[in-house]
Amino acid sequence: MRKVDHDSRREDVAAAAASLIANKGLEALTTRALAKELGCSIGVLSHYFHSKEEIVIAAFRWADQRIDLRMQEAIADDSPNIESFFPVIKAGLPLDAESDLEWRVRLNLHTFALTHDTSLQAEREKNQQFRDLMTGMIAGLQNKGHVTKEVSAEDITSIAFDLVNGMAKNLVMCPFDEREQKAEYLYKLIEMLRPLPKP
Amino acid sequence: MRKVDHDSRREDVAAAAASLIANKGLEALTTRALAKELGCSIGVLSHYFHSKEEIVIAAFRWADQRIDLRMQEAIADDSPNIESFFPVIKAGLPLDAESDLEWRVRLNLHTFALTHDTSLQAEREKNQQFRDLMTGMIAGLQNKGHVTKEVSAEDITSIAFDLVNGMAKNLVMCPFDEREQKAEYLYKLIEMLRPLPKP
Amino acid sequence: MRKVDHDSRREDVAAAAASLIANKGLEALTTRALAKELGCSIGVLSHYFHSKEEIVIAAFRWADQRIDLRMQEAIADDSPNIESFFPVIKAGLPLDAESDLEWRVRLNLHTFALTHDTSLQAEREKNQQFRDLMTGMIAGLQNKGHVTKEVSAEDITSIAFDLVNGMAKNLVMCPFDEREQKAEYLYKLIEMLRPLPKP
Amino acid sequence: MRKVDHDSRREDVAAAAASLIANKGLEALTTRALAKELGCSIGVLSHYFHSKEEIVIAAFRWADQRIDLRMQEAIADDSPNIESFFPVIKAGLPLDAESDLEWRVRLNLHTFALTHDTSLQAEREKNQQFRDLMTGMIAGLQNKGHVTKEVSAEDITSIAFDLVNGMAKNLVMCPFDEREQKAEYLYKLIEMLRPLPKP
DNA sequence: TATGAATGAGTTTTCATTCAT
DNA sequence: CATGAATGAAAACTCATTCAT
Repeated sequence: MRKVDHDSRREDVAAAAASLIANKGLEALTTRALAKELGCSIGVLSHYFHSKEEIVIAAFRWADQRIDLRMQEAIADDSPNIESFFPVIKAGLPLDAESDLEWRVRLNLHTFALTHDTSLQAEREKNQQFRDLMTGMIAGLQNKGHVTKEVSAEDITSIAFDLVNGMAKNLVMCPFDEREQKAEYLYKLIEMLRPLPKP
Repeated sequence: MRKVDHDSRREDVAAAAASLIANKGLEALTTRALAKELGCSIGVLSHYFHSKEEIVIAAFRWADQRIDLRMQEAIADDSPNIESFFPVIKAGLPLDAESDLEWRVRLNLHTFALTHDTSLQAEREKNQQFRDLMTGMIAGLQNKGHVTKEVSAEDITSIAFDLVNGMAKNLVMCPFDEREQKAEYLYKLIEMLRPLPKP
Repeated sequence: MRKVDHDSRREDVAAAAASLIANKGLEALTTRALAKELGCSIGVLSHYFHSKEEIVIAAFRWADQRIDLRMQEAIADDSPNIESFFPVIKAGLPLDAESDLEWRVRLNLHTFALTHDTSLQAEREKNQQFRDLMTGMIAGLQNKGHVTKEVSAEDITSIAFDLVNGMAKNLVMCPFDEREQKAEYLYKLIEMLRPLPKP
Repeated sequence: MRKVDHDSRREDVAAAAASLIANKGLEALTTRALAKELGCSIGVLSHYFHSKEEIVIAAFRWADQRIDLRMQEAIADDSPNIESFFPVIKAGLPLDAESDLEWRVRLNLHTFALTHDTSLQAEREKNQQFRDLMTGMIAGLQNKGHVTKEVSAEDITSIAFDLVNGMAKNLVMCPFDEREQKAEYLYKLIEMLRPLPKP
């Protein structure tokens, strides 16, 4: 048989699909366009996916996981403090071309999920896991005195979560050269989480 | 007279289209489905709109404007203070069935705009207008001592803007009975805008 | 609206489909070929049928009912006797071009039903009704002394039923000019049903 | 040696194809499904057959010959009489699972032949041979006084031939436990072939 | 021989749009 | 104005066949 890595080929397809979704929109993701983007025949697609919907889902997962991975890699494992947040959050925002593409796909996923129950369920579960993780981290920081206890860990999580989603949506609509600056206030907000100096 | 009828008919179509978008997704908005939703023949649509894209845009505008209108109506014209924010923000969030539908459409619009330049431009201009308006209002409140000056009016606007967008996206994914509670932290955040009592 | 009789249009489609099935086989019944046969565009088909399978079923029913109708019309209502059988059976056999087409479709249906439960069920029910009807008729003739009681009405029905099916299959494989002759023995067989003259 | 392997492999393919045709229908016989049924890769098929049509024909022949073989084996070579018919006819009907499968394939073949001239020709020739053989046998029995001369050998052959085809089609549509009983009348019919006792 | 990835023509199906009534 | 039948381009999907490994 010809040597091909099935999983890696699937990922190629997913990445190409994600690229189309990001640049032309979900409705432009046709099997023809995708085959062209991949430089192969349309028949190839059915080797790796049973239907177009499967491809769409794979593209969504591909982009979603890359954003998450990017953030995980930015997490400093040892002795986290307020400063640790900055790189993680930067990693989670669409500040360069690569993450811009991924966020465009993720935003499509959010809309898609609104009317696709399975995706909606998956989305909600993923969010909940993420929130639990983050709440735990913040509570840890609070206990170590790195973060103010004036706001509950849950509320900080909620703020961060919604803010990142809202800002990401906002950023992908802006030219790249305005994004860093637009994201700046977020860092100021983080600063406000420092505990007040004890009198 | 005839003009009124014509416009009101166009709005009916837009509303029906919005309903379909919200409940079934943009890809489920077909001319047949729309005619069925409206209880009329497909031929009618071409009397009021030249193409399907026009209908989509009209649905987007319809929903968008209703959210904005809802917020404007909640604005207390005279002597605004921190408390004035609460009803406005509530009015701007998808907390009931009606606003839920509108937000679902708006979220579709956001995704749509990512790959449709005209809509993107319109979206950005609208946002800018809204931000300018809000920044002005907050600066006024700051001058009157109702809002802390520790954070700039621009930053408060940015926070509010992104937060509402992120939260709205979040809320439409939740059951209605969890929404009020999920939105609660926003009100706490507003409380933090109060100026510190002078020592 | 354009004046069209929906049901009659459906029948046109079914008839055209039946013609294709009879002449080219079920696998040659494509939407393209059918549209061509009908002299219309492929889109028309979806106005009258939701799927190709529906069309296939309609074609089967069309042919099936025409054979049955042909037989019913040949039934002499009043005072039936042995002679009454001849025209009915002739009407039920593929002896001319029209009934040949219908039988070809019916034979396709029989094969189709083997692996399509719904059709199989329908086929069996129809057969049972037909058998019950025929058994009743024969019993009546037996009581009136027109038909021998040496063979039970049920057995005569079974013989007739299987014989007609087998013979029809046989006849459609023959040139038309051989068919009448091939069917002749059936009439002889019917003669044997006459009761023996009482000694 | 190698030739044997080759032929046996071809038969495996034909048998697997026949199984698919019988259980899922001719349209379900795809190269992929066949490879799966065989437990091998699709590439194998092209080693043993040049095209799918060849495989279909082979499957038809496989089933057809097995029915014929089954009947031949049931023929009592020496001193045949009326009783000799019973086991032959039973062997020729789809009364158990094995012959059921073969008859399902044969019925597919009959339909297939309607629109495939080569198969039709083959079918007709085979039938004619069979009829000639049977007519000869019956004439022999008539001469020996085992079978009535009231009906010509040709007519008896025709009756038997059509009856078996019709009944087979009938039986494969019934549950197995009803088949023996449904076939019973055939044996009664054979009894009627006995010559009348001379007065 | 055996494999199964790749091809691409062909099929069903969907759908915005047009237009005769 | 309203209707919905008709159109046909374009979509997703199927599948026999080929061929590099």
